[in-house]
This record gives sequence, C-alpha cells and structure tokens, in this order.
Amino acid sequence: MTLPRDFYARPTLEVAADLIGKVLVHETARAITSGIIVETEAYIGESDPACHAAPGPTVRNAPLYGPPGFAYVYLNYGIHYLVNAITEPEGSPAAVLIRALEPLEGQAMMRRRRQAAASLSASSLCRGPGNLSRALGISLKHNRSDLTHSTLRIEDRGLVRRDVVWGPRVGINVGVEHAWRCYAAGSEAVSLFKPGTRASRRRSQPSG
DNA sequence: CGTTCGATGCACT
DNA sequence: GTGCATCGAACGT
Repeated sequence: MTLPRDFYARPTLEVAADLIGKVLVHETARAITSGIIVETEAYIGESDPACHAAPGPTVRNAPLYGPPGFAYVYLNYGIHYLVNAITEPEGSPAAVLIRALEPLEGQAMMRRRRQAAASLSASSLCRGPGNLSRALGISLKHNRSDLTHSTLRIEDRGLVRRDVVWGPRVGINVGVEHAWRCYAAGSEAVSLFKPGTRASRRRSQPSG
C-alpha cells in the first residue's frame, strides 16, 4: 500500500528511520522503476544550518513549509536531482532526503537511464542521491508532487524490518554534530559503503 | 590503495 | 559573484 499522509506528519527522525525498508516507486508510461530505501538523512527546521529552511522561507524552499507527504526535488551542483519527502505538520519546515535504494523493479530501465556499463553492479545503480534520481527518471518536474497520490510514491510492501544504524550526515560542512543519517546495516547499496575510499572524501578548504 | 578536482546550473546576496 | 544535501575520472602512492 502507498504510505498515507499521517506517516509523514510525524517527527522527522522517526520518519527517516521508518522509511528504511519502504519502496520508492516511479511509474511512467514506459516502465515502473522501484527500489527499497536503505539510506536517508533528516533535515529539520530553520535552526538546522544544513537544512534548506535555514535562511527562512524563500521561493525555492517553499515545499518544506508545506504539508507533509509531498516531494521536495531540487537541482544540486548543477547536475544532480535530490529527492526529499516533506515531514512534520504544515508550517514546520523539515524533510527526509532519500540517499540510496536497493533496485527492485525495472533494473534494465535504470541501466539505460544511467547509461551504465554492463559491469556496474545492481547495488550500485541507486547508490547515492544523485544516482537514484537518474535511475528512476526523477527530475525537477516532480517537485511538489504528492507522494501519497501520484506516479512518484512510496509504498509499504511488508518487507522484513531492517536493522537501522545512525551516523553523521555526509556531504555537508555545517550541522555535522547531528547523527541524522540513517541506513540499513550491511546493505551494499548504501552510499559510501566501501570504507576508506569514498568515505574519506572531503571538500577542500580555500587556504588564505 | 588513497586523495583531488572539474563538471554544471540555479538560488541567494 | 559565490557556494552548494554529488559524482566519477584522474592522479599520486
């Protein structure tokens, strides 16, 4: 079943944990692509410096202030679309970023959309927030779409509950003190899975 | 194996 | 004009 709105109208950390093991689905005329959510991050309120609501309401971050259960999609680094699910009651700006999926349906279409080499493993197809958007064909036009009533949705398929691990959010330089990243223990589809390689990436600081 | 850096577009100042 | 909630190629060990 598709997750109802009250699933999202809760504290963001609860939603972030409960989304692990649910299924993100994008249905088009051509194909259904879907995957099991194995990694999320919470972005909570104007006091969270890494949250897009930190500067207060703007045109861009308006979906964060809207009702829960809607998608907040935006372009990052000019290249990647990032998918969030709006949480908490309307007026309380918060969201969960979906960072990685284990591919379920439509793997052939995912490979086509990503123009992936045949050697690319299935667990790499939707590893990372930019990659999963590309594999599922999600773009800016999905911003503000209703995750409870649209071709882009999140379903509960009654899959076995996963062990969930919390850690610091990645890819940001502020708000690092919060352990608001959450992932399924042992999943190879989780981003930065290989210890010591991808995990050690850091943004270089301009030196004076 | 580890780390660095360019691509690329838009919101915000 | 600046700085991103990223990715992967390229380079140095």
